[in-house]
Amino acid sequence: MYMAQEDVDLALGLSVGSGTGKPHLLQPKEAPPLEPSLTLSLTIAVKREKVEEENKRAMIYYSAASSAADDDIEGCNNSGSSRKKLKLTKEQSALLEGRFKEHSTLDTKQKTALARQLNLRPRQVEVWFQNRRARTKLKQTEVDCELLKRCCETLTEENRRLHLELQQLHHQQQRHPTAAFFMPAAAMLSVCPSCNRLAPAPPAHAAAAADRPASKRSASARQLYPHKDRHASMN
DNA sequence: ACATATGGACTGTTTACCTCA
DNA sequence: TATGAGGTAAACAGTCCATAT
Repeated sequence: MYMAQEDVDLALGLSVGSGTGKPHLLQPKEAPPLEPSLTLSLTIAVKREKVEEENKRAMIYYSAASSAADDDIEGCNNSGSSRKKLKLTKEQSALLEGRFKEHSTLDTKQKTALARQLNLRPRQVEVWFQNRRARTKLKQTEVDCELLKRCCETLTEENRRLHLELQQLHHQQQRHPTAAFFMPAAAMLSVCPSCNRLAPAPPAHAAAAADRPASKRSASARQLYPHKDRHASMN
């Protein structure tokens, strides 16, 4: 662990004694659960505040104990010694979240300043940001996955519908081979692959114009294929 | 009491950058 | 000047595990 003593002092605003014994660990107490009853809620809110205040103090002791423990096991893996775990207060979490919203990474100066502001070690701030990035990414992957799943379902359904429509057309053509048929409604529409919106099939001149750069396109062609240039650049 | 979820902390790997021979 | 080796720091992926629910 690269944690220096000044980091501890920085975090605590005091010096940790250099004795061999670890400081007494003040474990945070569990806050009472919120009651649905309105009459009780105020009392409980007050209790919760008290408990949080206690937790805050416990955290400071905890920090010191943790740092001392870190020093003890420096250079060793932590097998055998139980891993200490910090519980961030609401204020600390809120500040970290706020900073993360602004920027998901921190440079060394920002990290140190934020750690000082939070009464945490820079390493703890660093780890928090690492975990936050990892978990944000995971959440985003889940969202993307769900989106793709729904997109796939929609396309499958659309495919099934078009197959059915095609079948019906074949049947009609077999029954009346010489008759001329109108194009099905779906064939008269085109889908913009970027915004996924249906647009009426453009007249031939507009479609040709859509292949020209945006600056040389007519207003109608631009309206029909608003994302044409983006598509080209993506390919 | 137990199962599960959450999130702080860790290890190992990759990548970018710098220095130096 | 260009280049490869070695060192360093930061980010990331994967995991552990204490704690909360």
